[in-house]
Amino acid sequence: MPNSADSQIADSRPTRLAPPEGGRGADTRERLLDAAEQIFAERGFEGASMRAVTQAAGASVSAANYHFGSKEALLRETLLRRVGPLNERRIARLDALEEDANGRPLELETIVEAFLRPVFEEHAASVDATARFRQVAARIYSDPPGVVSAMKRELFGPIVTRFVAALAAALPEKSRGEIELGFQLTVGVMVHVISGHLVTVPGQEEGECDCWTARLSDESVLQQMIAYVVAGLRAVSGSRGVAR
Amino acid sequence: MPNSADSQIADSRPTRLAPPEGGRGADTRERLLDAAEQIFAERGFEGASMRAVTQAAGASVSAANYHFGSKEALLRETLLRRVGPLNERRIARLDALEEDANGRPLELETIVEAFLRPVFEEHAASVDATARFRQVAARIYSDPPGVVSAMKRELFGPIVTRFVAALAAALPEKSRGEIELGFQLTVGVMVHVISGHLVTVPGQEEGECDCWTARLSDESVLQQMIAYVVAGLRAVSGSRGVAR
DNA sequence: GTCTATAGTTGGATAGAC
DNA sequence: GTCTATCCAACTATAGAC
Repeated sequence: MPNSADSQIADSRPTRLAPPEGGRGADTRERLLDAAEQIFAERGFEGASMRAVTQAAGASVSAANYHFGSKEALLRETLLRRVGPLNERRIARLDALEEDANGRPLELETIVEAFLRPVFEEHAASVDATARFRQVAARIYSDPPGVVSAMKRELFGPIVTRFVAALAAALPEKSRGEIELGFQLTVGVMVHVISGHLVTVPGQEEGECDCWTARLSDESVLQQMIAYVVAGLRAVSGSRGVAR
Repeated sequence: MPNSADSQIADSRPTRLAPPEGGRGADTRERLLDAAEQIFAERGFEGASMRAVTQAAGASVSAANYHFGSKEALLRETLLRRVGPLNERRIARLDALEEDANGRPLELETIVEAFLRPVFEEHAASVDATARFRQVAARIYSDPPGVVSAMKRELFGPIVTRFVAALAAALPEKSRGEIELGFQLTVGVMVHVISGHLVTVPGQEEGECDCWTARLSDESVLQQMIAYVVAGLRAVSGSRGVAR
Protein backbone atom coordinates (compact mmCIF):
# COMPACT_ATOMS: atom_id res chain seq x y z
CA MET A 1 0.00 0.00 0.00
CA PRO A 2 1.42 3.43 -0.88
CA ASN A 3 2.48 6.01 1.63
CA SER A 4 -0.33 8.01 3.10
CA ALA A 5 1.09 10.88 5.14
CA ASP A 6 3.60 12.60 2.93
CA SER A 7 2.97 15.92 1.34
CA GLN A 8 6.23 17.74 1.82
CA ILE A 9 8.98 15.35 0.83
CA ALA A 10 9.65 17.42 -2.28
CA ASP A 11 13.42 17.28 -2.29
CA SER A 12 14.14 14.28 -0.10
CA ARG A 13 14.03 11.90 -3.02
CA PRO A 14 15.40 8.34 -2.58
CA THR A 15 18.29 8.23 -5.03
CA ARG A 16 18.75 9.88 -8.38
CA LEU A 17 16.78 10.00 -11.61
CA ALA A 18 15.44 13.50 -12.20
CA PRO A 19 12.79 14.47 -9.65
CA PRO A 20 9.65 16.28 -10.90
CA GLU A 21 11.86 18.97 -12.46
CA GLY A 22 10.03 18.51 -15.77
CA GLY A 23 7.88 21.65 -15.88
CA ARG A 24 6.52 22.56 -12.45
CA GLY A 25 8.13 21.50 -9.23
CA ALA A 26 4.98 20.00 -7.76
CA ASP A 27 4.85 16.50 -6.46
CA THR A 28 3.27 14.01 -8.83
CA ARG A 29 0.74 12.85 -6.31
CA GLU A 30 -0.42 16.39 -5.71
CA ARG A 31 -0.56 17.15 -9.43
CA LEU A 32 -2.70 14.07 -9.91
CA LEU A 33 -5.13 15.20 -7.23
CA ASP A 34 -5.37 18.65 -8.83
CA ALA A 35 -6.02 17.14 -12.23
CA ALA A 36 -8.55 14.67 -10.83
CA GLU A 37 -10.39 17.50 -9.17
CA GLN A 38 -10.69 19.26 -12.48
CA ILE A 39 -11.62 16.28 -14.62
CA PHE A 40 -14.09 14.83 -12.13
CA ALA A 41 -15.68 18.25 -11.83
CA GLU A 42 -16.07 18.57 -15.58
CA ARG A 43 -17.21 15.06 -16.45
CA GLY A 44 -18.41 13.37 -13.29
CA PHE A 45 -17.04 10.10 -11.99
CA GLU A 46 -18.23 7.82 -14.77
CA GLY A 47 -17.48 10.32 -17.49
CA ALA A 48 -13.92 10.89 -16.36
CA SER A 49 -11.18 8.55 -17.50
CA MET A 50 -7.89 7.79 -15.80
CA ARG A 51 -6.21 8.65 -19.06
CA ALA A 52 -7.72 12.12 -19.12
CA VAL A 53 -6.73 12.72 -15.52
CA THR A 54 -3.18 11.52 -15.88
CA GLN A 55 -2.64 13.41 -19.12
CA ALA A 56 -3.83 16.59 -17.47
CA ALA A 57 -1.39 15.92 -14.65
CA GLY A 58 1.47 15.20 -17.02
CA ALA A 59 1.88 11.73 -15.58
CA SER A 60 1.17 8.17 -16.61
CA VAL A 61 -1.77 6.00 -15.74
CA SER A 62 0.56 3.75 -13.83
CA ALA A 63 1.69 6.60 -11.62
CA ALA A 64 -1.88 7.24 -10.63
CA ASN A 65 -2.52 3.61 -9.89
CA TYR A 66 0.71 3.44 -7.94
CA HIS A 67 -0.40 6.28 -5.70
CA PHE A 68 -4.09 5.48 -5.39
CA GLY A 69 -4.71 1.95 -6.59
CA SER A 70 -7.93 2.56 -8.49
CA LYS A 71 -10.12 5.20 -10.00
CA GLU A 72 -12.55 4.99 -7.13
CA ALA A 73 -9.78 5.44 -4.58
CA LEU A 74 -8.52 8.42 -6.53
CA LEU A 75 -11.94 10.03 -6.26
CA ARG A 76 -11.97 9.30 -2.57
CA GLU A 77 -8.64 10.97 -1.96
CA THR A 78 -9.59 13.88 -4.15
CA LEU A 79 -12.61 14.54 -1.99
CA LEU A 80 -11.01 13.84 1.36
CA ARG A 81 -8.26 16.36 0.74
CA ARG A 82 -10.80 19.18 0.78
CA VAL A 83 -13.82 17.91 2.64
CA GLY A 84 -11.85 17.18 5.78
CA PRO A 85 -10.67 20.77 6.32
CA LEU A 86 -14.03 22.12 5.14
CA ASN A 87 -15.96 20.18 7.74
CA GLU A 88 -13.42 21.06 10.41
CA ARG A 89 -14.02 24.73 9.76
CA ARG A 90 -17.77 24.19 9.96
CA ILE A 91 -17.47 22.45 13.30
CA ALA A 92 -14.99 25.01 14.60
CA ARG A 93 -17.42 27.81 13.82
CA LEU A 94 -20.27 26.04 15.52
CA ASP A 95 -18.13 25.24 18.55
CA ALA A 96 -17.09 28.86 18.85
CA LEU A 97 -20.67 30.04 18.59
CA GLU A 98 -21.84 27.68 21.28
CA GLU A 99 -19.03 28.70 23.54
CA ASP A 100 -19.85 32.37 23.13
CA ALA A 101 -23.54 31.71 23.72
CA ASN A 102 -22.80 30.15 27.08
CA GLY A 103 -25.73 27.77 27.06
CA ARG A 104 -28.24 30.14 25.54
CA PRO A 105 -29.79 29.03 22.22
CA LEU A 106 -28.03 30.19 19.07
CA GLU A 107 -29.44 32.51 16.47
CA LEU A 108 -30.67 30.52 13.49
CA GLU A 109 -28.76 32.81 11.12
CA THR A 110 -25.46 32.05 12.76
CA ILE A 111 -25.97 28.31 12.52
CA VAL A 112 -26.82 28.53 8.86
CA GLU A 113 -23.83 30.75 8.26
CA ALA A 114 -21.54 28.28 10.05
CA PHE A 115 -22.78 25.64 7.63
CA LEU A 116 -22.59 27.67 4.43
CA ARG A 117 -19.79 30.18 4.76
CA PRO A 118 -16.88 27.72 4.90
CA VAL A 119 -17.93 26.45 1.49
CA PHE A 120 -17.43 29.91 0.06
CA GLU A 121 -14.14 30.70 1.69
CA GLU A 122 -11.07 30.41 -0.40
CA HIS A 123 -8.23 29.24 1.74
CA ALA A 124 -4.91 27.51 1.25
CA ALA A 125 -5.65 26.49 -2.32
CA SER A 126 -6.13 28.87 -5.19
CA VAL A 127 -9.42 30.40 -6.21
CA ASP A 128 -9.58 28.08 -9.20
CA ALA A 129 -8.96 25.03 -7.08
CA THR A 130 -11.71 26.09 -4.72
CA ALA A 131 -14.14 26.50 -7.58
CA ARG A 132 -13.21 23.10 -8.98
CA PHE A 133 -13.65 21.44 -5.62
CA ARG A 134 -17.12 22.88 -5.26
CA GLN A 135 -18.11 21.28 -8.52
CA VAL A 136 -16.72 17.90 -7.58
CA ALA A 137 -18.50 18.00 -4.27
CA ALA A 138 -21.74 18.89 -5.97
CA ARG A 139 -21.30 16.02 -8.39
CA ILE A 140 -20.76 13.63 -5.56
CA TYR A 141 -24.08 14.56 -4.09
CA SER A 142 -25.88 13.69 -7.29
CA ASP A 143 -23.66 11.09 -8.89
CA PRO A 144 -23.77 7.30 -9.08
CA PRO A 145 -25.22 6.02 -5.82
CA GLY A 146 -23.45 2.77 -6.52
CA VAL A 147 -19.95 4.15 -6.18
CA VAL A 148 -20.16 7.02 -3.75
CA SER A 149 -23.08 6.23 -1.50
CA ALA A 150 -20.88 4.97 1.30
CA MET A 151 -18.46 7.84 0.77
CA LYS A 152 -21.21 10.39 1.19
CA ARG A 153 -22.15 8.84 4.50
CA GLU A 154 -18.57 8.83 5.67
CA LEU A 155 -17.76 12.34 4.50
CA PHE A 156 -20.88 14.15 5.55
CA GLY A 157 -22.64 12.00 8.12
CA PRO A 158 -21.08 13.60 11.22
CA ILE A 159 -21.69 17.10 9.89
CA VAL A 160 -25.32 16.33 9.26
CA THR A 161 -25.82 14.99 12.76
CA ARG A 162 -24.16 17.99 14.33
CA PHE A 163 -26.06 20.63 12.41
CA VAL A 164 -29.43 18.94 12.66
CA ALA A 165 -28.97 18.93 16.41
CA ALA A 166 -28.02 22.60 16.41
CA LEU A 167 -31.03 23.50 14.30
CA ALA A 168 -33.32 21.52 16.55
CA ALA A 169 -32.07 23.48 19.54
CA ALA A 170 -32.59 26.78 17.76
CA LEU A 171 -36.09 25.85 16.62
CA PRO A 172 -37.55 24.09 19.66
CA GLU A 173 -41.11 24.31 18.39
CA LYS A 174 -40.33 22.15 15.34
CA SER A 175 -40.50 18.38 15.29
CA ARG A 176 -37.50 16.26 14.43
CA GLY A 177 -39.03 15.46 11.05
CA GLU A 178 -39.57 19.12 10.24
CA ILE A 179 -35.98 19.92 11.11
CA GLU A 180 -34.64 17.09 8.99
CA LEU A 181 -36.78 18.02 6.03
CA GLY A 182 -35.77 21.65 6.30
CA PHE A 183 -32.14 20.64 6.47
CA GLN A 184 -32.51 18.47 3.37
CA LEU A 185 -33.98 21.36 1.42
CA THR A 186 -31.12 23.53 2.60
CA VAL A 187 -28.58 21.03 1.35
CA GLY A 188 -30.39 21.15 -1.97
CA VAL A 189 -29.93 24.90 -2.14
CA MET A 190 -26.25 24.63 -1.32
CA VAL A 191 -25.52 21.82 -3.74
CA HIS A 192 -27.25 23.55 -6.60
CA VAL A 193 -25.35 26.76 -6.04
CA ILE A 194 -21.92 25.20 -5.80
CA SER A 195 -22.55 22.87 -8.72
CA GLY A 196 -22.08 25.80 -11.06
CA HIS A 197 -24.28 24.31 -13.81
CA LEU A 198 -27.32 26.32 -12.98
CA VAL A 199 -30.50 26.83 -14.85
CA THR A 200 -30.23 29.24 -17.69
CA VAL A 201 -32.39 32.29 -17.41
CA PRO A 202 -32.93 33.37 -21.00
CA GLY A 203 -33.89 36.84 -22.07
CA GLN A 204 -30.79 38.84 -21.22
CA GLU A 205 -29.62 39.12 -24.81
CA GLU A 206 -28.48 35.90 -26.45
CA GLY A 207 -25.37 35.58 -24.28
CA GLU A 208 -23.78 32.25 -23.54
CA CYS A 209 -23.67 32.62 -19.79
CA ASP A 210 -24.96 29.36 -18.35
CA CYS A 211 -24.10 30.53 -14.89
CA TRP A 212 -24.65 33.89 -13.28
CA THR A 213 -22.05 33.06 -10.69
CA ALA A 214 -19.63 35.31 -12.52
CA ARG A 215 -21.97 38.25 -12.29
CA LEU A 216 -22.36 38.14 -8.50
CA SER A 217 -19.75 38.15 -5.81
CA ASP A 218 -19.60 35.07 -3.66
CA GLU A 219 -20.31 37.20 -0.64
CA SER A 220 -23.55 38.59 -1.97
CA VAL A 221 -24.75 35.17 -3.12
CA LEU A 222 -23.91 33.81 0.30
CA GLN A 223 -25.83 36.56 2.06
CA GLN A 224 -28.89 35.92 -0.05
CA MET A 225 -28.65 32.19 0.44
CA ILE A 226 -28.55 32.65 4.17
CA ALA A 227 -31.61 34.89 4.07
CA TYR A 228 -33.48 32.42 1.85
CA VAL A 229 -32.58 29.37 3.90
CA VAL A 230 -33.26 30.92 7.29
CA ALA A 231 -36.70 32.04 6.18
CA GLY A 232 -37.34 28.61 4.68
CA LEU A 233 -36.33 26.78 7.83
CA ARG A 234 -38.63 28.92 9.92
CA ALA A 235 -41.49 28.27 7.52
CA VAL A 236 -41.47 24.50 7.32
CA SER A 237 -44.58 22.89 8.66
CA GLY A 238 -46.81 25.88 8.13
CA SER A 239 -45.98 27.58 11.43
CA ARG A 240 -44.53 30.62 9.77
CA GLY A 241 -42.14 31.42 12.58
CA VAL A 242 -42.27 34.51 14.74
CA ALA A 243 -40.03 37.32 13.66
CA ARG A 244 -36.82 37.01 15.55
CA MET B 1 -34.16 8.68 -40.05
CA PRO B 2 -36.76 6.85 -37.98
CA ASN B 3 -40.34 7.90 -37.61
CA SER B 4 -40.92 10.72 -35.18
CA ALA B 5 -44.62 11.23 -34.62
CA ASP B 6 -46.05 7.79 -33.92
CA SER B 7 -47.08 6.64 -30.50
CA GLN B 8 -50.25 4.74 -31.18
CA ILE B 9 -49.49 2.42 -34.06
CA ALA B 10 -49.59 -0.57 -31.72
CA ASP B 11 -51.55 -3.01 -33.88
CA SER B 12 -51.13 -1.52 -37.33
CA ARG B 13 -48.01 -3.53 -38.04
CA PRO B 14 -46.66 -3.61 -41.60
CA THR B 15 -46.82 -7.32 -42.49
CA ARG B 16 -46.20 -10.47 -40.51
CA LEU B 17 -43.42 -11.80 -38.30
CA ALA B 18 -44.65 -12.02 -34.72
CA PRO B 19 -45.25 -8.59 -33.24
CA PRO B 20 -44.09 -7.94 -29.67
CA GLU B 21 -46.09 -10.95 -28.41
CA GLY B 22 -42.98 -12.22 -26.58
CA GLY B 23 -43.75 -11.48 -22.93
CA ARG B 24 -45.57 -8.19 -22.56
CA GLY B 25 -47.55 -6.59 -25.32
CA ALA B 26 -45.75 -3.28 -25.16
CA ASP B 27 -44.15 -1.79 -28.20
CA THR B 28 -40.39 -2.22 -28.34
CA ARG B 29 -39.80 1.48 -28.66
CA GLU B 30 -41.84 2.15 -25.56
CA ARG B 31 -40.14 -0.63 -23.61
CA LEU B 32 -36.79 0.87 -24.56
CA LEU B 33 -37.82 4.27 -23.27
CA ASP B 34 -39.01 2.73 -20.02
CA ALA B 35 -35.77 0.86 -19.59
CA ALA B 36 -33.69 3.89 -20.50
CA GLU B 37 -35.55 5.91 -17.91
CA GLN B 38 -34.63 3.37 -15.27
CA ILE B 39 -31.00 2.85 -16.24
CA PHE B 40 -30.26 6.53 -16.79
CA ALA B 41 -31.83 7.28 -13.43
CA GLU B 42 -29.70 4.69 -11.68
CA ARG B 43 -26.37 5.32 -13.36
CA GLY B 44 -26.48 8.71 -15.05
CA PHE B 45 -25.80 9.30 -18.71
CA GLU B 46 -22.13 8.33 -18.77
CA GLY B 47 -22.58 5.43 -16.41
CA ALA B 48 -25.40 3.87 -18.38
CA SER B 49 -24.62 1.61 -21.31
CA MET B 50 -26.77 0.80 -24.31
CA ARG B 51 -26.31 -2.84 -23.43
CA ALA B 52 -27.76 -2.39 -19.97
CA VAL B 53 -30.70 -0.46 -21.36
CA THR B 54 -31.50 -2.89 -24.13
CA GLN B 55 -31.11 -5.93 -21.92
CA ALA B 56 -33.51 -4.41 -19.41
CA ALA B 57 -35.93 -3.81 -22.26
CA GLY B 58 -35.57 -7.33 -23.61
CA ALA B 59 -34.35 -6.00 -26.94
CA SER B 60 -31.11 -5.75 -28.84
CA VAL B 61 -28.72 -2.84 -29.12
CA SER B 62 -29.56 -2.63 -32.79
CA ALA B 63 -33.23 -2.17 -32.04
CA ALA B 64 -32.42 0.82 -29.89
CA ASN B 65 -30.18 2.34 -32.52
CA TYR B 66 -32.83 1.71 -35.14
CA HIS B 67 -35.38 3.68 -33.14
CA PHE B 68 -33.17 6.41 -31.77
CA GLY B 69 -29.90 6.46 -33.65
CA SER B 70 -27.56 7.05 -30.74
CA LYS B 71 -27.27 6.96 -27.00
CA GLU B 72 -27.56 10.72 -26.78
CA ALA B 73 -30.72 10.75 -28.86
CA LEU B 74 -32.15 8.03 -26.66
CA LEU B 75 -31.62 10.22 -23.63
CA ARG B 76 -33.24 13.09 -25.43
CA GLU B 77 -36.36 11.12 -26.28
CA THR B 78 -36.50 9.67 -22.81
CA LEU B 79 -36.65 13.14 -21.35
CA LEU B 80 -38.92 14.68 -23.95
CA ARG B 81 -41.57 12.05 -23.40
CA ARG B 82 -42.15 13.32 -19.86
CA VAL B 83 -40.85 16.88 -19.74
CA GLY B 84 -43.18 18.02 -22.50
CA PRO B 85 -46.39 17.10 -20.68
CA LEU B 86 -44.92 18.20 -17.35
CA ASN B 87 -44.18 21.69 -18.59
CA GLU B 88 -47.54 21.88 -20.30
CA ARG B 89 -49.25 21.23 -17.00
CA ARG B 90 -47.15 23.90 -15.33
CA ILE B 91 -48.08 26.46 -17.95
CA ALA B 92 -51.73 25.43 -17.92
CA ARG B 93 -51.87 25.98 -14.17
CA LEU B 94 -50.28 29.37 -14.45
CA ASP B 95 -52.57 30.36 -17.31
CA ALA B 96 -55.62 29.35 -15.31
CA LEU B 97 -54.43 31.29 -12.29
CA GLU B 98 -53.85 34.42 -14.30
CA GLU B 99 -57.22 34.12 -15.95
CA ASP B 100 -58.94 33.79 -12.58
CA ALA B 101 -57.01 36.74 -11.19
CA ASN B 102 -58.26 38.98 -13.94
CA GLY B 103 -55.24 41.23 -14.04
CA ARG B 104 -54.66 41.37 -10.31
CA PRO B 105 -51.30 40.06 -9.08
CA LEU B 106 -51.12 36.39 -8.14
CA GLU B 107 -50.44 35.02 -4.71
CA LEU B 108 -46.84 33.91 -4.45
CA GLU B 109 -47.93 30.55 -3.04
CA THR B 110 -50.02 29.73 -6.05
CA ILE B 111 -47.19 30.48 -8.47
CA VAL B 112 -44.79 28.27 -6.54
CA GLU B 113 -47.40 25.55 -6.41
CA ALA B 114 -47.97 25.76 -10.15
CA PHE B 115 -44.27 25.19 -10.57
CA LEU B 116 -43.83 22.37 -8.08
CA ARG B 117 -47.05 20.39 -7.92
CA PRO B 118 -46.98 18.99 -11.48
CA VAL B 119 -43.67 17.34 -10.64
CA PHE B 120 -45.36 15.41 -7.85
CA GLU B 121 -48.48 14.38 -9.71
CA GLU B 122 -48.63 10.88 -10.99
CA HIS B 123 -50.49 10.84 -14.23
CA ALA B 124 -50.74 8.58 -17.23
CA ALA B 125 -47.67 6.55 -16.31
CA SER B 126 -47.33 4.34 -13.29
CA VAL B 127 -46.10 5.47 -9.92
CA ASP B 128 -42.80 3.71 -10.52
CA ALA B 129 -42.34 5.36 -13.88
CA THR B 130 -43.01 8.73 -12.33
CA ALA B 131 -40.44 8.14 -9.63
CA ARG B 132 -37.90 7.01 -12.20
CA PHE B 133 -38.51 10.03 -14.34
CA ARG B 134 -37.93 12.35 -11.44
CA GLN B 135 -34.52 10.83 -10.94
CA VAL B 136 -33.57 11.14 -14.57
CA ALA B 137 -34.64 14.74 -14.62
CA ALA B 138 -32.61 15.46 -11.52
CA ARG B 139 -29.59 13.81 -13.08
CA ILE B 140 -29.89 15.90 -16.15
CA TYR B 141 -29.67 19.02 -14.07
CA SER B 142 -26.37 17.97 -12.61
CA ASP B 143 -24.88 15.71 -15.26
CA PRO B 144 -22.25 16.27 -17.94
CA PRO B 145 -22.60 19.82 -19.19
CA GLY B 146 -20.99 18.65 -22.42
CA VAL B 147 -23.82 16.41 -23.47
CA VAL B 148 -26.95 17.93 -22.07
CA SER B 149 -26.28 21.61 -21.77
CA ALA B 150 -28.19 22.44 -24.92
CA MET B 151 -30.95 20.03 -23.97
CA LYS B 152 -31.45 21.74 -20.65
CA ARG B 153 -31.88 25.05 -22.39
CA GLU B 154 -34.33 23.60 -24.86
CA LEU B 155 -36.33 21.66 -22.30
CA PHE B 156 -36.55 24.19 -19.53
CA GLY B 157 -35.75 27.58 -21.00
CA PRO B 158 -39.33 28.62 -21.75
CA ILE B 159 -40.55 27.50 -18.34
CA VAL B 160 -37.87 29.50 -16.61
CA THR B 161 -38.76 32.63 -18.53
CA ARG B 162 -42.45 32.25 -17.80
CA PHE B 163 -42.10 31.65 -14.07
CA VAL B 164 -39.46 34.28 -13.49
CA ALA B 165 -41.84 36.78 -15.05
CA ALA B 166 -44.70 35.59 -12.87
CA LEU B 167 -42.56 35.83 -9.75
CA ALA B 168 -41.42 39.30 -10.69
CA ALA B 169 -45.04 40.41 -10.98
CA ALA B 170 -45.90 38.91 -7.61
CA LEU B 171 -42.88 40.48 -5.90
CA PRO B 172 -42.75 43.96 -7.43
CA GLU B 173 -40.40 45.29 -4.78
CA LYS B 174 -37.64 42.87 -5.78
CA SER B 175 -35.06 43.52 -8.46
CA ARG B 176 -34.68 41.27 -11.47
CA GLY B 177 -31.48 39.85 -10.01
CA GLU B 178 -33.13 39.02 -6.72
CA ILE B 179 -35.94 37.22 -8.48
CA GLU B 180 -33.55 35.22 -10.63
CA LEU B 181 -31.39 34.26 -7.68
CA GLY B 182 -34.42 33.23 -5.65
CA PHE B 183 -35.66 31.15 -8.55
CA GLN B 184 -32.30 29.44 -8.87
CA LEU B 185 -32.31 28.49 -5.23
CA THR B 186 -35.84 27.18 -5.65
CA VAL B 187 -34.77 24.99 -8.53
CA GLY B 188 -32.04 23.66 -6.27
CA VAL B 189 -34.60 22.66 -3.69
CA MET B 190 -36.74 20.93 -6.28
CA VAL B 191 -33.88 19.09 -7.96
CA HIS B 192 -32.51 17.82 -4.70
CA VAL B 193 -35.86 16.49 -3.58
CA ILE B 194 -36.69 14.70 -6.81
CA SER B 195 -33.19 13.32 -7.16
CA GLY B 196 -33.96 10.78 -4.48
CA HIS B 197 -30.34 10.43 -3.39
CA LEU B 198 -30.63 12.67 -0.41
CA VAL B 199 -28.30 13.26 2.42
CA THR B 200 -28.37 10.59 5.04
CA VAL B 201 -29.44 11.73 8.45
CA PRO B 202 -27.81 9.25 10.80
CA GLY B 203 -28.96 8.50 14.29
CA GLN B 204 -32.28 6.82 13.66
CA GLU B 205 -30.95 3.35 14.45
CA GLU B 206 -28.47 1.92 11.97
CA GLY B 207 -31.09 1.54 9.23
CA GLU B 208 -30.16 1.59 5.57
CA CYS B 209 -32.62 4.26 4.52
CA ASP B 210 -30.68 6.68 2.35
CA CYS B 211 -33.86 8.52 1.55
CA TRP B 212 -36.68 9.52 3.81
CA THR B 213 -38.93 9.90 0.82
CA ALA B 214 -40.52 6.60 1.69
CA ARG B 215 -41.41 7.85 5.15
CA LEU B 216 -43.32 10.91 4.01
CA SER B 217 -46.19 11.24 1.60
CA ASP B 218 -45.50 13.22 -1.52
CA GLU B 219 -48.26 15.60 -0.56
CA SER B 220 -46.79 16.51 2.78
CA VAL B 221 -43.30 16.95 1.33
CA LEU B 222 -44.80 19.17 -1.34
CA GLN B 223 -46.62 21.30 1.20
CA GLN B 224 -43.48 21.82 3.20
CA MET B 225 -41.45 22.62 0.12
CA ILE B 226 -43.95 25.26 -0.87
CA ALA B 227 -43.81 26.84 2.58
CA TYR B 228 -40.01 26.78 2.57
CA VAL B 229 -39.65 28.19 -0.92
CA VAL B 230 -42.25 30.90 -0.53
CA ALA B 231 -40.63 32.14 2.65
CA GLY B 232 -37.23 31.97 1.00
CA LEU B 233 -38.33 33.93 -2.05
CA ARG B 234 -39.78 36.67 0.15
CA ALA B 235 -36.56 36.84 2.14
CA VAL B 236 -33.99 37.27 -0.61
CA SER B 237 -32.16 40.55 -0.50
CA GLY B 238 -32.71 41.18 3.18
CA SER B 239 -36.10 42.83 2.76
CA ARG B 240 -37.86 40.22 4.77
CA GLY B 241 -41.16 40.59 2.98
CA VAL B 242 -44.32 41.89 4.53
CA ALA B 243 -46.68 39.23 5.79
CA ARG B 244 -49.17 38.61 3.05
C1' DG C 1 -38.52 -4.08 -37.13
C1' DT C 2 -35.53 -7.07 -34.91
C1' DC C 3 -31.92 -10.00 -34.71
C1' DT C 4 -26.66 -11.91 -34.68
C1' DA C 5 -22.13 -10.81 -35.52
C1' DT C 6 -18.53 -7.77 -35.71
C1' DA C 7 -15.91 -3.64 -36.48
C1' DG C 8 -13.35 -0.22 -34.21
C1' DT C 9 -12.51 2.41 -29.82
C1' DT C 10 -11.65 3.22 -25.42
C1' DG C 11 -11.78 1.94 -20.75
C1' DG C 12 -9.25 0.33 -16.03
C1' DA C 13 -5.65 -2.06 -14.41
C1' DT C 14 -1.06 -4.62 -14.52
C1' DA C 15 3.88 -6.29 -15.81
C1' DG C 16 8.27 -5.21 -15.90
C1' DA C 17 12.12 -2.11 -17.28
C1' DC C 18 14.68 1.70 -15.34
C1' DG D 1 8.41 6.50 -8.29
C1' DT D 2 7.60 6.72 -12.98
C1' DC D 3 7.57 5.05 -17.35
C1' DT D 4 6.19 2.03 -21.82
C1' DA D 5 3.79 -1.69 -23.38
C1' DT D 6 0.15 -4.69 -22.99
C1' DC D 7 -4.04 -7.30 -21.50
C1' DC D 8 -8.64 -7.85 -21.73
C1' DA D 9 -13.15 -6.34 -20.81
C1' DA D 10 -16.79 -3.22 -22.21
C1' DC D 11 -18.43 0.21 -24.99
C1' DT D 12 -21.01 2.54 -29.32
C1' DA D 13 -22.30 1.87 -33.60
C1' DT D 14 -22.99 -0.63 -38.00
C1' DA D 15 -23.55 -4.44 -41.49
C1' DG D 16 -26.37 -7.68 -43.16
C1' DA D 17 -29.51 -11.74 -42.61
C1' DC D 18 -34.38 -12.66 -41.88
